[in-house]
Amino acid sequence: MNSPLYADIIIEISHEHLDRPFQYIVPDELRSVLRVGDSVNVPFGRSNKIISGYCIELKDTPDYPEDKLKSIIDIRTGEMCAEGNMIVLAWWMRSHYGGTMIQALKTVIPVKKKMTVKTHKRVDLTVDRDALSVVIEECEKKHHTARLRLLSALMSEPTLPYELVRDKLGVTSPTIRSLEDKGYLRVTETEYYRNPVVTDEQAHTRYELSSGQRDIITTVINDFDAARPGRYLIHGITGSGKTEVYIGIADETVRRGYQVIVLIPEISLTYQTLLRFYKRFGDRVSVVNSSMTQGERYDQYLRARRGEIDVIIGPRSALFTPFTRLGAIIIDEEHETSYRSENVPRYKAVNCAEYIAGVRGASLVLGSATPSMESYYKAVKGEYKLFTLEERLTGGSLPMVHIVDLRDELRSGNRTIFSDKLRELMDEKLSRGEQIMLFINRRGVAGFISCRSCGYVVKCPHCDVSMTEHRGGRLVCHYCGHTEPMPKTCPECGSRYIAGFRVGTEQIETEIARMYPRARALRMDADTTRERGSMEEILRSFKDHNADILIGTQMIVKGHDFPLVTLVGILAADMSLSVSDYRAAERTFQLLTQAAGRAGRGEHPGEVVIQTYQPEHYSIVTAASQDYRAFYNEEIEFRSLASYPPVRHLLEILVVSEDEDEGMRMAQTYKTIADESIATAEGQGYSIGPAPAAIARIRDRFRHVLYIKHTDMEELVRIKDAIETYVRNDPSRRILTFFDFD
DNA sequence: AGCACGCCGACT
DNA sequence: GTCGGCGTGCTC
Repeated sequence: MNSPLYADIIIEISHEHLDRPFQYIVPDELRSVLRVGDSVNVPFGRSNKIISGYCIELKDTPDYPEDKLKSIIDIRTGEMCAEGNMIVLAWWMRSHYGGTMIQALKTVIPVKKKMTVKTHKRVDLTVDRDALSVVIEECEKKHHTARLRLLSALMSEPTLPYELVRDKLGVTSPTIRSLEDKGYLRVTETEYYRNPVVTDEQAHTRYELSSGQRDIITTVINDFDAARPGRYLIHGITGSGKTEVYIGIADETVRRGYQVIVLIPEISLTYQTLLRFYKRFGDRVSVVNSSMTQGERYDQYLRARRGEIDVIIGPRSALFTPFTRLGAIIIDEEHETSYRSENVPRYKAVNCAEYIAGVRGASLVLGSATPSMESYYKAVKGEYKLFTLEERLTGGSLPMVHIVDLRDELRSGNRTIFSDKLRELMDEKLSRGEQIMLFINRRGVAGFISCRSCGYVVKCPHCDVSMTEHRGGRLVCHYCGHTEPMPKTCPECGSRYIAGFRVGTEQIETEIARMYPRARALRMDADTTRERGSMEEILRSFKDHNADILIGTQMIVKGHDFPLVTLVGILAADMSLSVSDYRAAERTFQLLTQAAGRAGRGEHPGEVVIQTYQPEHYSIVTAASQDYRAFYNEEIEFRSLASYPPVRHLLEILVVSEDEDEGMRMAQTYKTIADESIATAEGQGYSIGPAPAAIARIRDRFRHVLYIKHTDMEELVRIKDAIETYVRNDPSRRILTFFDFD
């Protein structure tokens, strides 16, 4: 008789009080089958309600009074089960990004949706052409028209989809079967996986690589061969050939028998990029698309696990592809915001990738034209190997950039949204039949109040965020609720041109129609792209030169080559600078650089007009000169002075309580725990607060925040763990605690 | 989270 | 004397 077996189960209820393993007895009949990662049904609670959960550990001694243990009911068959390393990954994610273990498990393990195995029938010719022509002649004589249609189709194309034969050629299944019995053809049924492109020939087209490109590939692969897989950052301007480098690294890694994950930002999956991967890897590459259903994603997951593919390309969730021999993780446009998860656990793909690559011994390759401060900082410190690609291989020269001071425009009497310089250039380009893109940056800046004379922005005196205009001419702070009347004149310079900045894409469109009645304009924003596929349609239409001007929000600056665009107008470059977030300058720089990069991709040189109220701001000046390094130096100085990431890491602890004093006392206790931990550790750190949160009370619960800043992220994780343990042992569970990093 | 248990008031 | 209100505490 075996010794009894026990299993630690994470219950599928997302609540922090239940976010720990519960132990169950493994019944005899499940002994040999139950594995770590399996999804099981267990009785839970006083009423023994049946709840599902995941087995995260098996052991042969109980660590809970045995008479209180219940038994596992059964294994949920057909559910996806996770390997041990996925559970370790979920554990790491939970401790770094918060949330419960079950939430972490669910992001790492794909859910299996009712899987209807899609099959694909096809008709194959089984005899050679000469034999076939004999049969065809025979059919002609006998007036077997249906057979004739099918056989002559097979003459030109030896493989045909079954549906085509049945629907388009109108051949019924008895006819097909009789031909099959005679041995002329064969009907085969295969499981198929949805791939956007089917290639029959894997032309190993080798691109001519520059020495810079080859250098990167060689370094990465040599490190990998020497069993020292490294972490790399490729800083390469648009058009410098990063994709070829990715393909080269992936190719070499695959040749060595390893698999590769390639992450791309959600929308930038361009057809050309894809095609290049297909050409190299054929059926061994798989693409996960954000519009794919869960069943389709699951297909890809299974293929990966069965070892049927070598390369997966997809958005951040592709990071959790269960490859058995992972050799490299490549992240394109590493700075993109779509690499941060919106829901719990709010993980950052780049950090997770770094962790996964470390654990699995894979190379990590990041690439960007405008690297995030975090990654570049690591590169400067030597944690990443930095490569720079400065050559523009795709042709086209850097655009000429004009900065226009909007305050001067007002002073000289121009009250429209177009500066004189921009109008002049628009006239010129339109008369030459070239295309124009107008870009308005509206992210998070709905209706703030600014002075058009001096650029002053009305901010809340308590929260330092922009005030929003409400009906009845009052200004309201969306954080603390502070209100004040709308000022008549600017408090800074006395000008009366102070008003809500409500320029949107529609206004620009109307203005364009008035100014250039004969120009064809397209508008692309959240309103016009609500329907699926309409974004691609607008972009295609613009590319086909069905319009002269494309007006849009940030979504027009990503990807896409428009060779006929010779002018890009950025109407209010500093709008994103008004957002109260320490990343505001970084975002502005990235957006401007990308937008400017849209001009002059073809033969004609491009021009860019940046309109701004803050022409001297470094994020605008450096974006205009396309000087990333200069921007980085200024910005890191600011981050360093203000102790912001990446120079220091930030842990926010939110304490929610019904009793105000009790909450404050608890926050104070946490501070003591944190301070003790900081004092005993290496490196520098300090705590700020506790203080009432920006929103001090929600639904009669008081909120206090405590900030801990530290140079070492892992130290912050340790502090968080220490506080979590304290919370767990606290008998009065009346206070909720939440953590948030950076 | 979700459910049972329990200690109070208002009712047949 | 009983029904049901929700507050309290526990779940392997």
